[in-house]
Amino acid sequence: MVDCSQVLKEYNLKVTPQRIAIVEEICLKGHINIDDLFHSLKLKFPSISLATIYKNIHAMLDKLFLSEVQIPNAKSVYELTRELHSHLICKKCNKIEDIQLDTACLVSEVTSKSSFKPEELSVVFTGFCKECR
Amino acid sequence: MVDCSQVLKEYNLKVTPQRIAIVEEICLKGHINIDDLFHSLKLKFPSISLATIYKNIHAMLDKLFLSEVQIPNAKSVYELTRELHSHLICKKCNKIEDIQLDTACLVSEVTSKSSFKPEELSVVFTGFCKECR
DNA sequence: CTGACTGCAAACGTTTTGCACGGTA
DNA sequence: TACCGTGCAAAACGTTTGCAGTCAG
Repeated sequence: MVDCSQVLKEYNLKVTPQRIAIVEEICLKGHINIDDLFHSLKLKFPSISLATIYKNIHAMLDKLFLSEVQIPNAKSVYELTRELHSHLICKKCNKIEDIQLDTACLVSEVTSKSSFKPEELSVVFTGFCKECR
Repeated sequence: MVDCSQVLKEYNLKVTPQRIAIVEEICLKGHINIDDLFHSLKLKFPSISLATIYKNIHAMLDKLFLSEVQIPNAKSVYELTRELHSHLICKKCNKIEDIQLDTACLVSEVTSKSSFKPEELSVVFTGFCKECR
């Protein structure tokens, strides 16, 4: 398990109980949207404000500590920033899986076919997971 | 040039001047967001309502006649549905280019590495276009 | 002790809805 | 003519902001 307060310090974010809980929840769930995060944290901090969630998520995005994942037809989810990976989203149960794919070939294809200089890449599959297929 | 009213008919959408203009504008621009579409159409139909734009975009998405493209840190854009392709988004000038990439290898990698059954795929690169790099 | 964080309430921008009118088929 | 589409206004959302009080460093 990640030491959440340590991680916050490394990213120059003041350590507060709310922030620790946010990081813990994201670690636990892997990916979470604002609403689910808010409702989970309400259990531990009944008076927590949605504004606090938004402000902290943005602070963590700004520090590149979190990444946003855009989901077709649903709210964005947030995850800890880590090695480039792709997402598999189930259209039935909405579960999000991570998968490591070889995207180097895509990058070189872009470079050879166009004059575009790629920096970031998002690869999202929608379909059906093992349980729902 | 596409015959816009013919295309609307094929998708079982009643042909109205506003709808023709929406399709024409999307053909012309390739990709457009709601706001830009609204402002373009205002020139031709000064009394057009944003509600009309939203209702029609949704009608066309429902018929799978349009596709939505999610853009990191910006509003979604809409394009005519066509063959699977990827998007290159310039972080400086915000231009969106289409590119045909070989994504079959990604699909087979997903299939072999997981039990997920992929159906749709979104591949979006952000970086710098020829002019801005 | 100081500046940053929290929670509240209000403001904001975007999208959706209901309704009366008008236009398409 | 019957139904669907349009435009308007209001409502509903999701997100952001300002502020006063509180807490971390």
